[in-house]
Amino acid sequence: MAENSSIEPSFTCGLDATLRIIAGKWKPLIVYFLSLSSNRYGELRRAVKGVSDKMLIQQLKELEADGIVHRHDYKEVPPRVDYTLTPLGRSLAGALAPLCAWGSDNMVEVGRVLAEREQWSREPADAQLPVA
Amino acid sequence: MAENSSIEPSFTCGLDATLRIIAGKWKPLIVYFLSLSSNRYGELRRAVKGVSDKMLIQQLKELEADGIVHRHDYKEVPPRVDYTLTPLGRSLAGALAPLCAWGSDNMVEVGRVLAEREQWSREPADAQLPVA
DNA sequence: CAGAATCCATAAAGATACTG
DNA sequence: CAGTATCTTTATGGATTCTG
Repeated sequence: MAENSSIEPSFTCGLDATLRIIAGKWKPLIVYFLSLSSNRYGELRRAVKGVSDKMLIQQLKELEADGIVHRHDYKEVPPRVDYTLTPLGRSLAGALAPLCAWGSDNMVEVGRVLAEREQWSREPADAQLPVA
Repeated sequence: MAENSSIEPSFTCGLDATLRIIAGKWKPLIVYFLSLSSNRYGELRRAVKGVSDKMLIQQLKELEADGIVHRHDYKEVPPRVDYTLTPLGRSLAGALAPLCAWGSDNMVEVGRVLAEREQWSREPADAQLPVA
């Protein structure tokens, strides 16, 4: 493999570039919730259901480094920090909106296929057929 | 935790539902390329740069099970199989389009931040500061 | 409140070799 | 051509404990 001397990632397409920024389980959700309202850390954590401190902080830091979110520390005690989208982040949130709408429009169908997935992942894979 | 008796996944929002379908490194790209043209397996593999057979097949199967893509096997020899989007898949591809556009519009900026990321991930993390 | 640090289990992804 | 199968590595995520 020698070394990858291509400094620029050279994306195959726009979508490829976008995915480098928001791929992952939490980032799209974080950006989306921040587009609804700037949020203090704790609120954001409650909004993004199921996320842990570790993941939320980690993803927020990456988004901050990537110029998507801005972190403001009020340096008060008890601590108060809030996160807002940068202009770049807001434009990204806009691009995310159709995905939200798609999910809403097709939620029933999505729910169905996911339920089926969980079924056969719950099956022992050798479900002994009942005597025939 | 007892057992999770909630059969329906109960999404927190539309975006959450969407992500259950296309989360991952490859699925958005697969759906996108299939929206440009239906593709034979080999062509798709070349289009989605860097994907392995294992991943491509795996993701295609899931997308098929989720009603996003349709697989047509011509049962010829040598084998010929092509993949197309279902109507649901086409609507999803439409929702993905703004993300493509965002990536294209901001490709330079995205390239910059990614290059920076790779820099400090290349650094030994204990770059001995030069004697002060 | 807003994190940081550590440990651990699992899932996603990659490499390689093989097949009808 | 269009996959399978197996193995290894890496990334993701969760639980817990700790701190200013």
